[in-house]
Amino acid sequence: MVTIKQVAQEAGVSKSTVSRYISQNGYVGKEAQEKIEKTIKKLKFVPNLSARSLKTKRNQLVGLLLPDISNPFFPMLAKGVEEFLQEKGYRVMLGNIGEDEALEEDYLKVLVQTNAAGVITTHDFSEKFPDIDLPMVIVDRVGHKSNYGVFSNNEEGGKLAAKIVVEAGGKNIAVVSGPVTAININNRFKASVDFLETTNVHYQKFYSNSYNFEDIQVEANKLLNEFQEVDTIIAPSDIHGIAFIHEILARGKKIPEDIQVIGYDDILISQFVYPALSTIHQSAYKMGEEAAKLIYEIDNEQHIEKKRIELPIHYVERETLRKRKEH
Amino acid sequence: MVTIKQVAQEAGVSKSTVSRYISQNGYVGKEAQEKIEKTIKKLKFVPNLSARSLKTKRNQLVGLLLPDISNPFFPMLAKGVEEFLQEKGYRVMLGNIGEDEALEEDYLKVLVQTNAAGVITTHDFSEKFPDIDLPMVIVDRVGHKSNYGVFSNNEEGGKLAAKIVVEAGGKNIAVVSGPVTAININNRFKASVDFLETTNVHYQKFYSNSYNFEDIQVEANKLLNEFQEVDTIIAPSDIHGIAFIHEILARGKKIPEDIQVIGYDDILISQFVYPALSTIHQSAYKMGEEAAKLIYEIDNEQHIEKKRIELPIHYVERETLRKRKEH
DNA sequence: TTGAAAGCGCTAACAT
DNA sequence: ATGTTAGCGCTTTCAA
Repeated sequence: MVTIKQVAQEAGVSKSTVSRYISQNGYVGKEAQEKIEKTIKKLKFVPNLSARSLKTKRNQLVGLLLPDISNPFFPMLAKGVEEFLQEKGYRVMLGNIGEDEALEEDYLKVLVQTNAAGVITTHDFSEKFPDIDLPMVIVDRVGHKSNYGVFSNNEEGGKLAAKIVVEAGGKNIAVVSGPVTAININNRFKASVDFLETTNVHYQKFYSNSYNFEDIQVEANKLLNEFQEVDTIIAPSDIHGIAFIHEILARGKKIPEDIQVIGYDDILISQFVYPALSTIHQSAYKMGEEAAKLIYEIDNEQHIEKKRIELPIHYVERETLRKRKEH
Repeated sequence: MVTIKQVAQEAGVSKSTVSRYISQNGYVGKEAQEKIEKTIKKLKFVPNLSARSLKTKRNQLVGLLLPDISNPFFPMLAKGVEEFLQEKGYRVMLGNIGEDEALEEDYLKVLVQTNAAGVITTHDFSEKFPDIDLPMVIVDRVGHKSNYGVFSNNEEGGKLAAKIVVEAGGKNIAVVSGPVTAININNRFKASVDFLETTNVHYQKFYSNSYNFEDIQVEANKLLNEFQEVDTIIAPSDIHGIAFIHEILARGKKIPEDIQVIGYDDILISQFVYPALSTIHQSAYKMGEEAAKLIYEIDNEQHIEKKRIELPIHYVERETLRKRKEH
């Protein structure tokens, strides 16, 4: 391993000068610069980050703690985080923690052990682990108490889904809520229901507790059996939407003629399926990007305009909703 | 920040004893153990990993370099890597490097800078960056020259796809190859073609250069126009398979009655779509897990039975292929 | 503009 | 079974 000392000797300068050069911090003369640059290349020197971090108590590393990386929403979020931070010279440590709090604590510990710049997570741990001192930004599932957060406008999204579906002529609507751990899903569910209350359209509430296909399949069949007249389904996520499509078509019904479906998220695959899923778009990528930006700004003590960032949502028309009347 | 020194003082022992205790390396008496344990809890001490890594020149960190985390195959692989390593007390650093070699080099540098235990990647960099000294295991896209690798039996998979499709009565088969950068996809494409050559079934080759929906859509329409009699499509991936389903159904054809489709990968969503995609299963999770295990074994100088691990594939019957004749 | 020196928090050889 | 000591590779005052 080549060290700063060897570079210094070879270049005929002191360690400090080399240090100033590589961390671009302090004066270093033109001549020295050139010599150092040359020998760094020659010796293929790369500074040891552990040593640097030990000394400076900083580390350009941020943790990304996700409930389930195999849920298509989160890889896109991860991509947003990674691409922003990579650009700034930071790295991301990935933790797939499910709902396991012990695991979460392990990861948080490691992050403080390494002087990480911060953590991006879907779960606010500040009450559970108040001793952990680490800049934190919550993404997606942001409650009212969280200081830093990035989330999309779930109230607006839930309302919009209901509104659009009514405009498309839904008369017997099933509103489906997702797993209860996710506050964002509950918020939009409530917003949909609230909107429906202001109309004279008939609706029924249903609950899903899983992202697993077999589970959703069972739930979907229950819904379809219990609510025979259903002509519209508001799904809590695109995954659910796609599974509902499957069950509806399997029963020989037509989409959107017999039953229309609206999803939520606009994951990549939604455009691929048939019929392509009409859905409320929220940008997981942007969410990750904004969260990463916040961490970056905190770490560099920059002025932060907004600690809680609400992202817009919009409707994406595809093939699972009937045409809306103009108005 | 609480240090080992403070713990030592508070517990009335020396730094070394505390060090021995926390790294479970060397003797420490029963009494001392108890005192140390107590004060660690009391002071909420967590050892500084930068300092440890600086001293030991080791770091329980492994890099995971992926071409595109938003492609559903890779999150599952990442999950396999993460869950195995997390269990062993290692962490994973995620890099989404696309096909960008400069970015790849940056990540590799950081990994050596931090004394990482190794790197799991889809791209063998040993020829491009021969100076980088880092245990490496290649996943998925494993060439003949790579030392450590985990991959599935693409030849068998390609052959199996073709065989099954013929058994299901395919008479006019379109074999589609995926993006050329992926050696695995090319291998199974070739295997499919080779098998088809041994039959007297008519087939045509097609090429896809993208995982993007609009692109595949264009390619699919070209295929469907150029090869009017097509009754079977062998897709290079499930993503492609799902997109093909979309285009076929959009043309008012029936699946599998008019045209049958077989995918490759068995990504999560394939069971959700309608009709559910029949496909060749390969386990991205297992692939990640085995790769992580290899890195772990290398890092701990354990005996390694097989440096190149070939994973089995199997056919998953769902709804996009016609029933095969018994035989 | 540069160098000397101290020290970050930890481990490990050695001595006791 | 435990303590002393040196030092990992870097940064950062401080003095020159």
